[in-house]
Amino acid sequence: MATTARERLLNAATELFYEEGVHTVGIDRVIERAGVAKATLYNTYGSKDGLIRAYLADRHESRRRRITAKVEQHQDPRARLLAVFDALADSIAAPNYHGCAFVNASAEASPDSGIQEATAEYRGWVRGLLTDLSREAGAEDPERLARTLMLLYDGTSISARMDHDLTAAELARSTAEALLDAATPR
Amino acid sequence: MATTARERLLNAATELFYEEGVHTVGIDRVIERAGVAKATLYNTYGSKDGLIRAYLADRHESRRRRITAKVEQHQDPRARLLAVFDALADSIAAPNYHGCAFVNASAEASPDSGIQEATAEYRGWVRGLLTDLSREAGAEDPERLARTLMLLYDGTSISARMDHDLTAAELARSTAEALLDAATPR
DNA sequence: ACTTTAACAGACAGGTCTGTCTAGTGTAAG
DNA sequence: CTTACACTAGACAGACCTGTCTGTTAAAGT
Repeated sequence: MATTARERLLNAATELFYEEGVHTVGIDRVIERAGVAKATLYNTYGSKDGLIRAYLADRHESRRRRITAKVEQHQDPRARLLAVFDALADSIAAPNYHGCAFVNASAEASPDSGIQEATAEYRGWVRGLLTDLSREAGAEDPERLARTLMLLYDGTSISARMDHDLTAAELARSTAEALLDAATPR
Repeated sequence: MATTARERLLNAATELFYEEGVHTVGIDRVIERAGVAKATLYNTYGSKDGLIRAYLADRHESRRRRITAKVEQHQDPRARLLAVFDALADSIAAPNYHGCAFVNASAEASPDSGIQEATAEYRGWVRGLLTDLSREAGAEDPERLARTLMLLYDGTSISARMDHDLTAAELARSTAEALLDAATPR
């Protein structure tokens, strides 16, 4: 394997933490899957909390890439805004989708761990993106539209996880379209 | 105290489980707050899982009461539908609001505990209520509108918990109103 | 008066968790 | 060749967890 211990740890943590929860999964499971000694984990990430933060930072980055890639497939401002929901549709269609990693981690974490900051950062980025795209799409009140779309976005991930509703993203997308129409002066 | 050990246990569990999570809080904390011996807990609820299920069942019941009370304050079908979001606004305005108890518990729980069934039951009830109210309000496709409103509903609880956005319920309510208008043939 | 019942306090077993520490192994650079 | 470094394996400490068990107390039913 050409990967470093650091990468293998992060990969193992990503899979296990996302699928079973950051609290449920113990250090031993992570190092076993990564094929790494416990001391290496503590030398590399300092603590379990440090590993969790790295996991969330990595998640943030990969979500950012996925979403912006979808957005940049389009030139039309409306299509660019709606592309965020296309990215969401892809995500929840994955066979091992377990909801939003940040929502889940935040529900499990104690308030003093660095988790809340990581989630705030991620959510701030999503909100900012939706606001920018709403503005470019000509929405009358971009902040308001972005906040509304955020409700749909989060609601979709909840419905997908808890009700196994894979069509939620389409529903959110078409609703977003209608809201965008209503919010765009002509 | 005129309450039974059973009630005190449920009250203590409700506060602690909701505020800190079902996984984080241990049995000892619960019985200490309830002022009850450990054996009593196990005689009464069988296991921690049993107590968690009782907590969620109780939560389901109290949510049901809160929401139906708001709905029944109105006669107008539109107002009845929107009243669900009034109940949500009340909830998230509470100083110790920590999001939807079912979303949180489900994120913490292992898939085989009875938690997933309890959440499915609750969500089924909410969905059914929204469907009925949508139908009575004259929506063209009540199931579809209900599912869309569910996205707003869940999204609101997420925004309230994670972004400390107390205005999310108003936003969801006015969005729901617009969607209802659009979905009602005249 | 006697017995049953429900509750109490708290020790205990057996397991899991995080984090530290010791000791050994391989590898690459000087 | 040797020195430095990164890693491995695994024992260990100390805490916490669920669940069981013993023994005691107090009230209520018969």
